[in-house]
Amino acid sequence: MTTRPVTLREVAKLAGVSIATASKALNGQPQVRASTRDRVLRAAEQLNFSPNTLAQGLITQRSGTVGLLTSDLEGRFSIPILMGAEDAFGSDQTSVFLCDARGDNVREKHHLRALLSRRVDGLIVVGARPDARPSLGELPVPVIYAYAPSEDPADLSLVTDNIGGGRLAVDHLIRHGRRRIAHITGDATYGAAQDRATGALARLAEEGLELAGDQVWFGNWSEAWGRGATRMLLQRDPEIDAVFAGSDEIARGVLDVLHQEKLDVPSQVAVIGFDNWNILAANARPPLSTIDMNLEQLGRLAAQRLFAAIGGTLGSGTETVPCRLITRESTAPVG
Amino acid sequence: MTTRPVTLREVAKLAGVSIATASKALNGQPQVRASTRDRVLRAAEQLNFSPNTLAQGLITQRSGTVGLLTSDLEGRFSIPILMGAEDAFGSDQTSVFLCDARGDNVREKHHLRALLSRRVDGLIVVGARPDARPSLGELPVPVIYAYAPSEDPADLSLVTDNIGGGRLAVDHLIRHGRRRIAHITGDATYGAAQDRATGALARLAEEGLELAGDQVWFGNWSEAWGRGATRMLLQRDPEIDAVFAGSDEIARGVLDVLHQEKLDVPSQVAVIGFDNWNILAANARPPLSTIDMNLEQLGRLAAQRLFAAIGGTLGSGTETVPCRLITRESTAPVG
DNA sequence: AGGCGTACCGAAAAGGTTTTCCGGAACGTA
DNA sequence: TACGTTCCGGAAAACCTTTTCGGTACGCCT
Repeated sequence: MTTRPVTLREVAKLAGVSIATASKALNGQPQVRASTRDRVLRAAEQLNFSPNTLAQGLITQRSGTVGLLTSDLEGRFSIPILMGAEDAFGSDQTSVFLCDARGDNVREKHHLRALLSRRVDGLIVVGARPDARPSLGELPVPVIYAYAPSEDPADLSLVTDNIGGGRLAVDHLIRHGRRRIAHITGDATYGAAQDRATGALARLAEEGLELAGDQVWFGNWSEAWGRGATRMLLQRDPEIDAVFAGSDEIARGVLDVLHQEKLDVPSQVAVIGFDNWNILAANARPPLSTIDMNLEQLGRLAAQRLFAAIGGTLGSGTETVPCRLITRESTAPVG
Repeated sequence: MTTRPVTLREVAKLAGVSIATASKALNGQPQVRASTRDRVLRAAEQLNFSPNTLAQGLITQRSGTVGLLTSDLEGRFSIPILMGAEDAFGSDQTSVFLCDARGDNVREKHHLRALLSRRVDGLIVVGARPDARPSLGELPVPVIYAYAPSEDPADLSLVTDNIGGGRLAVDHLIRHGRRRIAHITGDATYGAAQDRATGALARLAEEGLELAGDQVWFGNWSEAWGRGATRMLLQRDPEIDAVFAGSDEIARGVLDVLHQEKLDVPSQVAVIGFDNWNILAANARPPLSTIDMNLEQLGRLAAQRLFAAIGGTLGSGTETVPCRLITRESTAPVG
């Protein structure tokens, strides 16, 4: 418990060699005889030696750590990204410092300072909402902005292709023979809401279709809004045969009201959501088709880009990650 | 970008003092004249100096880091705990390494080794489900088990008071005049399911009440089970006036079927959930009363205990954190 | 026998900081 | 003037590892 960790010096002594050779033996350097290497390895094993990473970092000028600076840990977006990143780095070489700024600028600065003090090799910044956020500016380590892009085009950002996602959703509905497609979505001030709508409208236009319900129903990202909007929508246009919801939460509200109105899903009305938030989508009645933003992949990609940037040089601009269609039972071919 | 960080040596040179005095000045040591300290501080400011934490850790034998070893990052339980811990440590002194073992034992060992190599000052282990898990055994740093207790009573574990939670839920229903209370819950192999049922039954017994529906309805933690169980329950006993659901997911299923059966919530049947999983509970129709496990507080507590243990000595045994009632509209006094 | 190349190992510096201990200056006192 | 105090500042060791460079031993060639 209170015993100090064993050092290389002790391993060396037990193996009867110098510290230098012990180090070389353990790191697979060639200038050491096989028999000697064996002795060292056995000694290390016996003492359960594990090298002090701090000391290693001090001399190699590489700490083997990265900072993950998120703004909403409770949010459902940071987590998959975080997992993807953690996954890509692996525990072998790199460990991840997790910092949640809680959307507070001061706290973010604080965390940033702490991370730089710890000499992280790089930084991934995950925004809370998919709109551009202020750049951290010039830093001594490479930075990747994930989910929320940086305002500064000189930074490297990785974001979801929301336009493509909207297009994908509508395309799916069209392929299943739906013609009267409505779109209920969240807060109009979110770029994501705008982009998804843009993609949806573009795909409709290609097919020569109009949006059902006369408009895009912007509101907020809640189930309650999904319910309210659906009621208004049905009043305006009872003939719809599909709804594209801007989030799975909204889709749940849509489903709820459709049930109340005795409209069967999917035979009469198809519903597709967005986010593939499993707990909502998979447990819906019927299980909800939806668009997955591939956030883990985004996280993995961020880690890979960062890894490549460490030592090398970082790109710039915004890279988008495509969405993926998840087909469940809430959408089906007509007839 | 590629410029190496400034060191204490450079600060000292700029201030015209030795490295030793620079260090003392920055750390508030008394043996330095105020004017000298000022010079150093200004120099540090000017160079934007931030001390190399690796070097500090090397000499002080304290890295200022802790490891957070979780088994299900995607799960909803680790996250609040993680937030609480992150919160309690603050960014000032301590940073958190996040490691997700994905429920894999080998990966856990791997991560553990890496963390020890980084000379973390302590460890918090967050289990995936609230049943006892294997101990990590004797380690050179203090370890706290959160959410899932360690099998070894010599370890210190912090868990939710599920019995108290079950009691709390039923107590709330009773106080609101409900008499025919049923309990639908998840997987019977989960200690949490057993404990919540135990607490619920105990409170009923105190009141001289029987459980409605003849049994505790164990199944799994899904919305679908909530629906299925409710149908069976209504067939068995149509006269119930309250349902205590073992999770918010299940509660959502219960609500769904009650709506189908034209039973009004809460006037005819009250429903209370468990977890206070906001997205499910707050957006339900009507918003769901539920039991909150105070997981952030559990996380904060874990951090505090760990903090106290670092340097000092760690306690042992299992400490429980009480639950908290969240009242929304799905429960209301009868009449 | 002398010279040379190869294979192996160790001494020592380096990385950036903290901390102990000591020396010098300034000052007051006898 | 001699001496004791107090106050500041610096030299150097320590933390643990990696890496460079030099040295030894040995076999081989001429």
